[in-house]
Amino acid sequence: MDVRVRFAPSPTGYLHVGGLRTALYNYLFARKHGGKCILRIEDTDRTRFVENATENLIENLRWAGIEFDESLEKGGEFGPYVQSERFDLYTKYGLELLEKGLAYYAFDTSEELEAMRQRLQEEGGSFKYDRNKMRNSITLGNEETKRLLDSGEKYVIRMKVPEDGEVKFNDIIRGEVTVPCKDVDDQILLKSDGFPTYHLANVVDDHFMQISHVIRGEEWLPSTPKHVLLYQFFGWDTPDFAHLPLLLNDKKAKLSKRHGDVAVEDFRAKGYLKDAFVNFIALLGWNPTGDREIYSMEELIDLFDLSKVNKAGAVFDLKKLAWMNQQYLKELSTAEAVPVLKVELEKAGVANLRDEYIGKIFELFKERVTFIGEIPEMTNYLYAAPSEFEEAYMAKRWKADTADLVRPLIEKLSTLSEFTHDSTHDCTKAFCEEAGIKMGELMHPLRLMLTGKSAGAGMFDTMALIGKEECLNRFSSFLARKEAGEL
RNA sequence: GGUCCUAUCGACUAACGGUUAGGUCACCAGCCUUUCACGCUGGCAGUAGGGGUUCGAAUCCCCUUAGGAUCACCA
Repeated sequence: MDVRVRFAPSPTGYLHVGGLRTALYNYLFARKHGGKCILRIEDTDRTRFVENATENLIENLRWAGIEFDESLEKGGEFGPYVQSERFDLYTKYGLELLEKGLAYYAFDTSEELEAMRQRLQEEGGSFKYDRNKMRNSITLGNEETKRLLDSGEKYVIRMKVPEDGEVKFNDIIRGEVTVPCKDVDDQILLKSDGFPTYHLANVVDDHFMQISHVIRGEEWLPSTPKHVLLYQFFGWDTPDFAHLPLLLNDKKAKLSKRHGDVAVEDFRAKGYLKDAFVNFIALLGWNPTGDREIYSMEELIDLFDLSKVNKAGAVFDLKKLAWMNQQYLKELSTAEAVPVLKVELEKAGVANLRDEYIGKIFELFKERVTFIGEIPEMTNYLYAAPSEFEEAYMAKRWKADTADLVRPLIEKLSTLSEFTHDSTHDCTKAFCEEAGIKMGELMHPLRLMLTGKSAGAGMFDTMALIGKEECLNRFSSFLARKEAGEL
């Protein structure tokens, strides 16, 4: 059988990380088996229309490196790939069920349904539609139904779930799932505005798009029996199902927009690297071996195995994501990093730096940060003399005799014609050997005078970056302020 | 509340009847070192509980407990 899978998001205006994981697994599964991966937009809810939502979805998916074989923009022989353009198809099959006696008209208002649920809740038990007590073609009979229809009364079409028996289906991840028919609700198939609900549209489309495997989030598991029943009603083959474990927040509840970031674009905006993010997401719910963390997309495709995906939900751990990002940041090429860092520097008000200089900054700091965006703040002393000096650092590293110790070294450094890492290093080393002191004793005072903080790149790299003239200025200014008792 | 799903270190996971239950994040210690990081080494820490089945159970079955999802004219 040809593998054909689909990612079928509704255009809500943003791509949820859980959605990205679902799209990714569909993609990996299709590529792994030489099949096709389809993008279908499920926009049957007219009340939730969001401007540019589809474009946003596609853009974020593309960012993540997920390519579709058939989609709205790419086309394909099973289109259209947007449900609102397939309207007639759903109507046709909704009506077919009606004719077969597997669906019925219902005229209940939302108030009546609300009252029904209220009643059912008081009686204890499920909230499913009470077919035999409500206003529908079953209780009303043909004549009254026809009269209501002719008079223009609003109606929906509900599926008629068998009273007895059970629905069984096999889930690749969970194994066999069985639900008694009496617990399956008479789901609305066609809404009063004529649009289909997810359930009908999804089944019809998956059938006509010849989808072989339905890979989706676990939240769909409870409604899968309805879908299976629909396939049976139509006499169609049922695709294989795979319900992915949910992505959880730190309180172990479904990751939702209420608590923190869940949109892919939020993570992009924070500066997460694409490969790191995808790598991290891929390993939420599955790991090919358990003794390795870094995988390229090609390796993920090669190793992917749907049947080994976890059953239990996975907590989305930002700390591990940060670590992952840093791993990729360390390996990022300077050429790729420079444009990004340049923008970050400009945002921080630092402009007019040469690319070569920015490249050096990146190389010196990529192992000290999680995000490129952290670099400007961390390196602020490179662009202007420090205005503040860490008090604890100064107290610890600047003693009464430090000024006298440091002056002759500064004197010596000022004679250097070249001010590079090597020349400043050699000069300082020779000075220390002559004077019989350890380099460590001078490094801290130099760092303090130059940067004002205890953390940063190597001292000689830093001096080379700042440049001779500016270094000497900072030395003398610091010493002067010390003498004047300002520091 | 009904139904369904799930249960290995704090977190992500490996072990698909036989391992001293492994790796990673986080945390702690040490090493490296001119600081901070990176890196390296080590440590802490887990099969929810109870019954079975079996020579042998984290693994299969049952019960309990706990978590989650879902029960819209949303997807």
